[in-house]
Amino acid sequence: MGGALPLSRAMTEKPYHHGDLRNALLVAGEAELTERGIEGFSLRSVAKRAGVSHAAPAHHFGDVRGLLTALAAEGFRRFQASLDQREADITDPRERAVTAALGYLDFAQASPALFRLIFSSKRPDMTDPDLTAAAGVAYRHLVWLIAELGGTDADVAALWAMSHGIADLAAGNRLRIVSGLPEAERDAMIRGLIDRVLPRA
Amino acid sequence: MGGALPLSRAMTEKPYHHGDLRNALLVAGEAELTERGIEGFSLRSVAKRAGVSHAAPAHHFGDVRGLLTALAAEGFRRFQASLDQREADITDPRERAVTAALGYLDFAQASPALFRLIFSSKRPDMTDPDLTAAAGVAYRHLVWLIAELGGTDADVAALWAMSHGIADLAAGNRLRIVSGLPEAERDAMIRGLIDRVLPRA
DNA sequence: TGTACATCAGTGAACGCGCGTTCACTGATGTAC
DNA sequence: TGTACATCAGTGAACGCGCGTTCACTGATGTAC
Repeated sequence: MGGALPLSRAMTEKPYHHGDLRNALLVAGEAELTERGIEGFSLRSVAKRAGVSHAAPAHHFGDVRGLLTALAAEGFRRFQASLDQREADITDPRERAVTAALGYLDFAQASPALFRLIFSSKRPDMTDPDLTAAAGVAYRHLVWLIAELGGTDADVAALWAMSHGIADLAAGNRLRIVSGLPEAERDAMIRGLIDRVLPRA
Repeated sequence: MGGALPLSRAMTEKPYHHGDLRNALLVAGEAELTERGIEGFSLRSVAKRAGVSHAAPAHHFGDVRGLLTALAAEGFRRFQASLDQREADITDPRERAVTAALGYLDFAQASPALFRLIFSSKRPDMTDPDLTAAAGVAYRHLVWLIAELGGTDADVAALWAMSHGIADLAAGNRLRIVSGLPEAERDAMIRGLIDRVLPRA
């Protein structure tokens, strides 16, 4: 083979304009959350992860709170997607509710930092329209699951509290009964727990 | 009345030695957690709250992690005390278990930051003997409650997850069904939820 | 198609701040004799 | 009871660091004509 061809500028140097920096910052922000937690989250570190100057994020998110708010909104959408994925193709209402709890747990285990950001942190701006909309979708889905079962407000609370308790304890690695089991057994265990709280058939 | 008597040094100036700084720092640390959250917690700020130079805490706790670890151990003891207070004088095992959940919720609502420190934060040193001992007491109490009912491991998980889910959602002010109700109705609501997860009588 | 110009999305230096930790010190207390 | 001395529990200055934000700038892109 001949010698290496001179590579074009586009292939060797990064362009002045990123092209998709907003998304790149969200990806970097999630990695930051995972590695350093909400407590250690810093805008400068996220910018470094994305390979961009530390002042660049301001053009897309304003300030650090804006970025955390956008991450939380994205977190809620991913949370809902995790439930949807589990529920796909399931038509029986009771089975749907049980399965939603498994999706809840999946999300908490796969993205514990994002889970904490959306459910426990005060740093995102909870009045942000995009964030409240994303959270609203998730909450209404939960209500709908119970409505399909002919349940009450108390049933909504029961399903939510049990699902959330399992997921939050798992996110903190506190439930040996969940984190120490192979997936099939884990799922069976969760099914049993959720079954206790659903309205009687 | 005559003129003011000259006050003794002990009454006007604070002594060089505090006398009970360790406890004072724990109290100040809790106030710091409450006001600024785990995310904003700083050793210098705690020292200022306690009216002491910022280097003083090192003599008692080593570093900031040491202080957070001591706060978490104290948090577990207070958590257990909250359960004990509710359970006092109750002898029926089923009623004890239900009541423990109310104590769990009391603690989460009264001290949400401490609640998050002990159940969700990675900052305390979870291998610290004093901390693991305090956490162990709480966990064994939970197991004992269920054992009294003749329950299984799954029953322990069910009671814990439900109690924890209610408490964590309440700590984040996410459960309208809990935070918006007068205490008596709130308690009745929680009783109903816990009753669903306990082993059948 | 070409050109002028406005707008957008980056850069990097600079700011002031609060942080954790270290250090030499000093005042107070406790103890051995 | 008195004295010497060790130990303990504070102080305050100093360190280096990473942070969020602002700012004047510049390179790239989009648009009007």
